[in-house]
Parts: sequence; C-alpha cells; structure tokens
Amino acid sequence: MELDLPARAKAVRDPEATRARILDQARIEFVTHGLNGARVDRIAEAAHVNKNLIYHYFGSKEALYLEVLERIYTGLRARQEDERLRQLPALEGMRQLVASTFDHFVATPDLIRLMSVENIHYGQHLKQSTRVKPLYRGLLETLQVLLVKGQREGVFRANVDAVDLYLSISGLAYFFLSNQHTLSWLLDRNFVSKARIRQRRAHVVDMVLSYLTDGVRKPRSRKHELTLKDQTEVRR
Amino acid sequence: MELDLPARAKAVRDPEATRARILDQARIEFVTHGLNGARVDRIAEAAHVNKNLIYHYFGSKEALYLEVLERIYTGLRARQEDERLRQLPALEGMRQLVASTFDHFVATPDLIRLMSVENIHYGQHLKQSTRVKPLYRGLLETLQVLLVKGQREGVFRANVDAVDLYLSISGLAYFFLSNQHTLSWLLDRNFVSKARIRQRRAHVVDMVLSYLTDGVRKPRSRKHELTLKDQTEVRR
DNA sequence: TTTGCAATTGACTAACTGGTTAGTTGTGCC
DNA sequence: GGCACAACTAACCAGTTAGTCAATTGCAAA
Repeated sequence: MELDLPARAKAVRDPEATRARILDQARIEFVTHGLNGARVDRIAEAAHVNKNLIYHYFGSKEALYLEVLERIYTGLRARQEDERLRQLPALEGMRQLVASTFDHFVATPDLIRLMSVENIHYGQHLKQSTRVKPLYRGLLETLQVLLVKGQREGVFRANVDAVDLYLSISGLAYFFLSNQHTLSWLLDRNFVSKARIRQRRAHVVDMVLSYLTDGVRKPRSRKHELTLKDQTEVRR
Repeated sequence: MELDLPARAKAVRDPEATRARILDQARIEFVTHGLNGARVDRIAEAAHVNKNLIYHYFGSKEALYLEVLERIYTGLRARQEDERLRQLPALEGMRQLVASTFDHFVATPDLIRLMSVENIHYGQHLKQSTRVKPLYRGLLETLQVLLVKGQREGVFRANVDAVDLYLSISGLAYFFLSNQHTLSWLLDRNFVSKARIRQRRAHVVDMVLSYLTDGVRKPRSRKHELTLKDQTEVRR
C-alpha cells in the first residue's frame, strides 16, 4: 500500500510544508475574524499542528499576522506588468491599469478584508514591513508616465495628480467590495454576481477615463471596451 | 454654596445623562478598538459607571454596539436636504450631493471606522436594525430624480445606474479616509490636512461630474470650483 | 553509533473578559 | 411614611486565550 515517492517521502517532518500550512490557515483565520477575533488555537487546529509550533516559527500572534499581511499585500503588485503598460498608448494603458486593478480586487477578497483590518488597527503592523512600500512607487510611476504620455498625445487633461488618481481608481473598486455586506442589505442588491461585477467594472473604467479625457479638444473614439470576458469569481 | 437649580437638581441619579454617557464612551471605545477589541470594563470606567449598569441598560456588549452603530448610521442621512437638492438644476444638485456626501465623511471619522468594523463582521448587526435602511431609499430616489432631470436638461448622459453612481460617489470619498493609515505610509502623503482635503474634494466632484456630463453635446460651463486657498497643515 | 539540533508535542498558567448574583440606595407616588 | 421600582454597586465566576515550560522525536552529519 505504501508508495515510496521521493517527493512525498518526508510526510512526517516537513518544515516548509508545515510552515506553509500554518500561514495558509492563519490567513483564513485573520481574514474571517480580524486580528482581535482570530484565535491561535483555531489556527493550530486547522493546520493540524501543535499551537506551540506556531510560536516556534513565528514568535507571536502579531508577527504571524504581519507575515500574512505582507504576503497578501505583495501579491497586489507582484505581477510586474508596469513595463508593458508604459509602452501602450496612454488611453489603452490606463484602461488596462484600471481594469486590472479592479480585477485583482475582485479576484482577491482576502486582500480587501485584510486591508480593512489593518486600517482598523491604524496601519501599525504594515509600517513595520519593508517589502511592501517599494511596490507602490512603481505603480505611481507607471501612472505618472501614462498621465504625461496622455497629455502629450492630447487625449488626457492636464494637472492630474497621480496620487489622487490612484485613490480614485482604488476607491471605486474597493468600496463596493469592502462594504458589500452592509451595502447589499441597504441597497437591496447583490454586488458579487458575475453580471453585476461586469457592470461595475465597465462603470469604473468609464468613470476614470471620462474624467481623464474630459475637456480635451480632440474628440476621441470609443474609449472603453465593451468586450468583457467573464473572469469573476465570488468568494465562498 | 449649594445652588438649587431645578435643571441640575438630580445630579446623583440622572438616568438619561448616564445612559448618554455610556453610549458616548461606548462609541469611542468601539471606534478605537473595533467590536472584538472593545472592552466593556473600559467603557464602564470611562463613563464612570458600574459595569453592571451597562448590562442593566443595554443587555449585552453586542446590543450596545448595535445602538452605537444605529446612531452613527442614521446621522449619515438625518439632514433631510433631499427635497432641497431635488429642486435644484441637475448639475448643481448633483454637485452639492457629491460635495455634502464627501463633507459628511470627512466630518465624521467615527462613521468611517464603524462602517469598516461592521463590514468586517459581515454586516450582521446592522441587518438587525430597522431604522437605518429607510434612509437609503430617500438617497437613491434623490439620485434618480437628479439623473432623470439632468438627462431632460441635456446635461447628463443616459443609462446611468443610480446604485452604481452612489457606490462611486461614496467610494471616492470613503477609501482614502478609511485606508488613510496604510495609504499615507505607502504613498508618503498626509491625506487629512485641510489643503489635501480641499484638493481631494475638488477631484471627487470633478470626476463624478465629468462622468455624468461626458458625451453630452452641449458644452457646459465650468463645473467645479477652482478656488483653492493654500494652507498646508502637517499631520501629527 | 553517537551526537547535535531542529521539529514537534502535551500540559500548564496568569491574566483577562463578558456576564451574573445578590444586593443597597434614592425617588416618585399614594 | 411606606411602598414599588428603577438606578446603581461590589464582588465574584466560569470560560477563554496568548503565551510558556519541559520534554520527546526524527534527521543528518561526524
């Protein structure tokens, strides 16, 4: 019955796999219950490890939380598509940047939850991280490159602040997801059906591009796509 | 020495004042620490009452939280300016609606925090409330009235979904406030100085109105204020 | 085989925390 | 003046929780 697969040989002691299992269950726990609501005992049980092993690897509940937080934040901008976007025509590059930001939020509900959790805690944990911050510089630079290029091309308005623009792009995609539980109740609408996500995506892209192209002389062609493949996935 | 003021006569036992004091301190506690992080003992101490008095008045920690939540949510739409806004020209009415939504978020940080907290808890408490939901119907109706009027006036585009528009207006004003602690660190910018708030306000109004008026033939007058006094204020 | 060390565990605890029990005290009303 | 009841209090408790102690187990190198 027993197979002697080399890759599976060390089923008894496998530190890396164990560590990964802890991190995975910790993420689920923190996402579901927040930092204060999370229970180390539950994480240990779900990961099938002794609680003390968690302290052996991570030192404390908060250190474990920080590790989870860093991992999900770095995933946000891990795909280095900045270079590709900067090469595109400004309007198309911006359209893709907005759309991919939106898509990433939709595809990663855990990120939305942990961003909220971390801000409830005044961002005090993320500030201890050194790995996350650099990723945002690249994003802002890409935005700036596209803004300047768009102005030169005559398709974007002038005097757009890159940070303000980023806040708007993110805010448009973030709020209806982060607050979906109260909003769906208050507004009698399901926000995470595929059709709704598709509608929202088009609306967000449209709003950002309307703003950027507003007041520019040259009449532009249709500025946002109507070809939207479904790739939304709703969380459990 | 003792004054016999009728209004201040019952300093010893004043149920209403005591109840209000508890609610006030509870709000501070829930806003600062969230639901799980809040401590009933701390609320009792801060309100100068015996802890059991809290249970006498409110029954449980969660019931107290719900009361705090209801009060801050109803404040969001308490000012019945819906009627006034509907009377205005569409562009001006919409401009004021966006601006006042923005201003209310800025003026009520506790609301932002509690909205985040409640959504971390999947909105399960707010759903038990009956007082909050009706307020949102009026808001959506006002939005719808202004949208239709704007289309008739020829200043707004057609086919704008009122719910989507509300999500955008709120999202633009909410995100940079709710996530200001991580964002100010990641983007090296203070978001809550008076100058920044003013800039953000103009940007949000501009973006929403650009979207609504985009593609409409008739050229419109300047649609957003450009009066930006400069007075930078450094964050704590 | 031994030895060193990381991986892993079970049992434990000090501090906390929401909630309760069993009252006492003040006030309005008849 | 005394009764009913709400306002208010002190002390306590059972269950929980992050974190610790002391030990055992498996692996790999010498």
